[in-house]
This record gives sequence, C-alpha cells and structure tokens, in this order.
Amino acid sequence: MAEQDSGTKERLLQSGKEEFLQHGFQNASLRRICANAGVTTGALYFFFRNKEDLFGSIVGKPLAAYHELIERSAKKEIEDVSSATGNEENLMRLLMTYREEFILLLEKSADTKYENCLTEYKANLEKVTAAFFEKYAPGQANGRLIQLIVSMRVQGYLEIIHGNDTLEEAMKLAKYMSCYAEAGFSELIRQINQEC
Amino acid sequence: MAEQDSGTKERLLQSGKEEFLQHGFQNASLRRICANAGVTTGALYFFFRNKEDLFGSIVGKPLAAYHELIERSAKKEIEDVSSATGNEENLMRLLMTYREEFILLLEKSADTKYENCLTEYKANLEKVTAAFFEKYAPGQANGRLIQLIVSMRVQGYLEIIHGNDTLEEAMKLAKYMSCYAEAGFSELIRQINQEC
Amino acid sequence: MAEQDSGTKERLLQSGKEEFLQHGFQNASLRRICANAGVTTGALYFFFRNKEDLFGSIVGKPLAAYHELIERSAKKEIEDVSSATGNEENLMRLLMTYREEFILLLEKSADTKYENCLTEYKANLEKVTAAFFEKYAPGQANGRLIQLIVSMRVQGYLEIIHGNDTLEEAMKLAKYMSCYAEAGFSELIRQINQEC
Amino acid sequence: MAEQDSGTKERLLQSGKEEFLQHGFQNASLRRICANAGVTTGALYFFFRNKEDLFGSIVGKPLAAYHELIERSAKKEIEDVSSATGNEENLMRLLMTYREEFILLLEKSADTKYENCLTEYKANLEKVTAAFFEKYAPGQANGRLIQLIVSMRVQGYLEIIHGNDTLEEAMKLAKYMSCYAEAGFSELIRQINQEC
DNA sequence: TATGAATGAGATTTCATTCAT
DNA sequence: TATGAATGAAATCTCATTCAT
Repeated sequence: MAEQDSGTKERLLQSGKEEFLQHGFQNASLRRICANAGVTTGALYFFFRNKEDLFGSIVGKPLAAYHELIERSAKKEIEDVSSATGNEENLMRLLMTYREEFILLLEKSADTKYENCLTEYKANLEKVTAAFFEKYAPGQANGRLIQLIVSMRVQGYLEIIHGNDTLEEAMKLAKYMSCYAEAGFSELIRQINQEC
Repeated sequence: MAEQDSGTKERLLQSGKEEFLQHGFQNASLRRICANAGVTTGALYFFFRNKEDLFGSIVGKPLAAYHELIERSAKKEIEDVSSATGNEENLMRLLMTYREEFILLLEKSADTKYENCLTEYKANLEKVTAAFFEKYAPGQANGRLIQLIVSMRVQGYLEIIHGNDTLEEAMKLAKYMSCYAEAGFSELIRQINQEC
Repeated sequence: MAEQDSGTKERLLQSGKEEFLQHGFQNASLRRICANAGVTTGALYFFFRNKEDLFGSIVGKPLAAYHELIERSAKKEIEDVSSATGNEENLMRLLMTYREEFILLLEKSADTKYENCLTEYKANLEKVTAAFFEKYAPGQANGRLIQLIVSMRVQGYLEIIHGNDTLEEAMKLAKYMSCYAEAGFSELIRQINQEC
Repeated sequence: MAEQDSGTKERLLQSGKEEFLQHGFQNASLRRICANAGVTTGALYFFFRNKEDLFGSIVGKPLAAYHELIERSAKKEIEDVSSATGNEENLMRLLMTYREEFILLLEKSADTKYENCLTEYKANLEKVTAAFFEKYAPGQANGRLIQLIVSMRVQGYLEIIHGNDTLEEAMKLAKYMSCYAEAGFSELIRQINQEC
C-alpha cells in the first residue's frame, strides 16, 4: 500500500530537472519532459499543479536550506569576521550537495517566482561588502566597484558548481578563490586610500 | 535609386536588438519585432533570411571586431606582458562601444550559431592564463583553478557592460579590476609555490 | 452493513448540485465536484455511471413529481377551468420545494437528455392556451402569440424560483402574476375579436 | 488591391456567429469555427486577437446601436409617456434587424465582457417601471413584483427575436404584447390600491 | 519593397473517463 | 468503498515561416 510507487513522479522530477537545466524554465517543454519520463502530458498534472509547480518541487528543498543558511551567515559575518570562513564552507557544502538545483535556481529560473534569487543573493553580499569597505576605507565606498567584485565572487561559486569536482576539490577551489579575493580586496583598499 | 532607404531595415535591426536583449534569441518574437518596427512580418523576410540571420546582422560587425582584437591581443600578451594593459584598454573600448551587441552575443545567443562565443573567449583566456601560471609556477597548473579565475574575470567584463557607466567610468572600473585580479593572481602563485 | 453510509454519495450530490448550478452541465468540472466533496474522482464512478448520471440523480425525483403534476394539471385545466388556480398553487409549491433542482432542469441541462424539459413544458402550456383561445375567440388562434404569452408566463415562474422569497412571498407573487396574465389575456381576446 | 478579399474574415464571422449561437461563448470551439470556415486555427488569429475579440467583432455594431437607443428611450419615456410606443417600435426594429447578434449578446455572452447586457437592460426597465408604480400606486412599490413583470416583458422580446417572423409580424406581436402588458399592469395597480 | 493572408506545428492546460488495487 | 494513477483528446493561443501580389 504505502509503497506501490511505480516511480512516475520521481521520473518526472528527474526528467524535469534535465529539461530545465538544458533549456531553462521558459523554454523547457512539458511534452519532452513527459515523453522522457515515459508518460502522457496529462499525467504530469496529476502530480503537479503546473509547470512552475514542477520547477518548485525540484528546487524547493535546496532553496529552503539556502535561505536559512545565507540569513544566518550574513548576520554572523558582520559581527564576527572570523566566522566568514566557516560560513563559506557551509555554503559550499550546500551548493555542492544540490549542484543542479542551484544552477536551476540561479541561472534557469527566469519567468518563475524564483527569478530574483541570484539578484537577492548579490544584494545581500553587496551590503556585507559595503560594510567591509566602510571599515577599511571609510567614506570611499564605490557602489559600482562593490557590484563588480560581488558579481565576480558569485560567478566564482557558479563556476565551481558547474564543474564535476568532488566536494574536496570544490572546497580547495573555494579556498583558492578566497585567497584570490582577499588579496585583491586588500590591494583595492590600498589603492583607494592612496587616491585620496 | 541606390538610396531610397525608407529606413525599414534599420528600424528592424533596432527593434530586433531591443527584443533580443529583453527576451533572448529563442524567446524573442518576430511578430513583436515587426510590430515595434511598424512593418508586417513579411517585410522582415525581404531583408533577412530568417530569425537567426536578423540576429547575425545585429551582432555581425561587433563580432568581427571582437574576433580580430582578441586574436591579436592573445598573441601579444604572451610575447610582451606589458602589452596586456593596452590590450585590455582596447577590448574595453570595443565592449563599451557595442555594449548591447556584446550582451546579445555573450548572454542572449542560445540556440544560435553564436552560442559558443562566451565559451570560446574563455577558452582563449584560459590558454593565456595557463601560460602565465607556467611562467610563475612551472608545472603547478591547475585547470579548474584557471577556469575559475578566468570565469570571474570575464564576469567582471560582463558586469561592466551591463552598467550605465560612461566610457571613462568603465575604464576606471576595469583598472580596479586589473588591480584586484593581479593582486589575487600573485597571491595564488605564492600560495601554490608554497604548497610544494 | 445496510447502513454504514459514510455520506460520500450525499456529499457528491450536494457538491454536484452547486457546481452544476454555478457552471451548467457542460462546464461543470467533475474534478471540482469531487474535490469539494472531499473524495477522489474515482469515487464518483462508484456511485454514478458518468457525469450525466450524476446530474440525473440530482434532478430525478423533482423531475418525476413535475411530470406527474403537469400531466394531471393539463387534463384538469381543460375540463374544469376553476381547477387552474389550485393546479397553479400545487405547481408553485413543487417548484419552490425543489427550486435549485428545477433551475438545473430548466436552465442548466444543455447537453443532457433533459435539455428539452423547458421546451416540452412550454409545448404543453401552449396546447392548454390554444384551447382557451379556441374557446373565447374561436378560429382566431395565433400560434406565435400563444408562444409569446406562454414564454412570458414561464419566465415568470423562473423569475420567482430564482429569488430568495419564502414560500408565502412566492405564492403572493404567483397570485399577482395570475392577475396580470388574466387581465392581459382578456384584453387580447377583446382585441382579437374586435379585429375580425 | 483594395478588394482582393478572399472572404476568409467574413466566413470566420459567419461561422463564429453560428457556433456561438449553438453553444454559447464558453462552449464554442475555435477549432470548429475555423474548420467550418475552411481555414486553420492559426488563421483566426490573424484577424482577431482572441476568442472574445471574435465575439466582440460579431456583436459590436448592434451593441453600439442598442446602447444609444435605450439611453435615449429611457429618458424620453419618463418625460413623455406617449413616446413609449415610438421607442418600443424603434427597439423592435433594431432587435429584428440584428436578431442573431442580440441573441448572442443577451443569452450567449457568459464569460464575456458583455455578460451583463441583459441584467443592465432589466435594471433600466426596472427603474422605469418603478417610476410608473410610484405614479399610479404611490408608496406601494414591490421590488420583486417589478422584477417579475420586467423579466416577463423582456422574455417577450426574446421570444419574438427567436422566431422566424417578418418585421411586420414581429411588430404585430409586439403590439399584442403591449396590449397584454398594459392591461396586466392596470389590473395590478387596481389590485394593489385595493389592498391597502 | 513591402503587405496581407495563411499554414502547421507546438505550447500549456483541463477534461471525462478508466482501471488495478 | 474508495484511492491513486494514467490516458487521450480537446481546449486556446503563439510561433517562425511562406507566398502570391
């Protein structure tokens, strides 16, 4: 009873994930998703309300964890700079655990209620970065420069989760990136303070 | 005769640019493009073979200049490191001159023969970067690390051309980015050499 | 055993009545009916053969009473004119007792085997009315005029059962309507006899 | 040039009119409309924005005339009672000229922006009728009774336009209906004044 | 040079119904 | 008694493209 489970729903979720990854939400075809799952189009609507509901069912869990984590992290990182490293490790672990789902959320979610995830995450990081600038180069904050380095940093994460790296390899890459970014940031601070 | 030119073609190119920017190639609607240009769909097919030909006509010239420039730059940058700065300035000038067209090429060209532009550009940069690594940390090259920093750097360019900055402002941002990247790169080299 | 009756069937009938009233037979959704009844679609097919059978189960009893009554009434009204008033009272009582069911039968039954109920009822009334004309203006019967006044009279009944009136109020309205109709009819007879 | 006119649009309008008459707006099938017009589904969308636009294109002109007429009539009828007869004649002429279109507007327009036409027309007539009651039986107005006789009267118009009568025949029916209604109304007034 | 007309395929979604359990 | 799963057809609408004029 509890487990007759012909697996259709799971096949739809899997097939949907692949289709969304390949074509993005808007250009994904429910026909193809169903065909690849081996069911008719109508069957999908037994399990999901509509296209977006299917998408949401794929990214829902990772998204919840993501929200929870970045909220905690953002707070801690301002209060206790030394926590940043730990936070970053946690984030990386989460991203690597649900790599495909995060690619969907951050890059394939246009025309979805999730379409602002990336923007919101960047906005968050921009606030944190602005605070750092304020600390080390008070009054010299440059909005565009902040956007620039946040954008690069986030791209770094995206690059990592697009690869086939193991968790260990990904962690190492993230460390390198931190190295790179911190040195870059320090140099920028020096440069800016020198300018005025 | 040679110049009766009611401007239809130009209006189609302009209207197409806007539509492609807003919706990407695949989700752009030729109907909307024509409606916004004030002509019927049939007219478009007098000037262009099909949707992709219209896209190509918009990005063609900038693409040619782009190819030419990066080819020259890549060569020079290996031979003469000090040329890098000049090359980068030239690239920035080109990108800023045709900002919208490059956004189309690099981010809106899926399902087009141009869809690999970004990948190819990165591949180019990766070669250059690998050469640098070979020079300063011989035998320690890490393919994924190279992909990572190239990806970040390219994202920097994209961030810049997405803004409303003047050419001057963009140049300044690019300088900051170079600063940031060079300091980061140096630190990576030190780190890597230390590790072995 | 004979009476375990979890009430499912009754809930389906009630839910169906509401859905049919709101959307008519053809646009009613069995899914919504089942959802509102708190059961799955399959359950409906245990109790009813199909959509139309559900509809029939809702309107069946009132329909039987209706048929029986109008048949008796039509007969009596020709033989004994004075019985008309009593017949009309009985009809009103029936209509008011099953207001919603009669609305279904007369106005929401398109694409159902009941779709001709209203037409048949009118045809009946037309015969009766024609007999009256024959009596008071022999040989002057006008088919279209008969259709016209029958249609208006029936509309009067429909208007009454669409309201929220109590039985008492409805009865009063019906009386007024009789008044109105009889005076109108008399005037028509006078007019017609005058014409020839 | 100006008139190549293969007639497709007219065929669609005609086919649409028939389909809407038969099934009502909501249950009309664009597929059937197009099939009966001998074109593919897509062709319809060259001429009309959507289903409702097609409907509107069928009923638009008659509706405009209708609005204009009832507005003028309502005003005149209160000021000058003797104008009522002329107004009614004008209305009948309009209704008979566009019989099918008015059936669409008044009985087949559910789920359309025109769905309240009938209700609004009745509301108008109710106001006029209430004024009459106020004049001949002051303070005795009965809202439900007014609704009842208005509903019957309007049904009379509908019955007339549903027939195959010539304009002349229809006019005669309308005259009879006026006769009937006026006599009925007078009797109601007498009855009501007697009651108090 | 351009229009107006039309096609045919595809999109998402809803539907009544069936059936094994 | 009922559920959960699935079908297949139909719905409205949009699309890139073609073609005669």
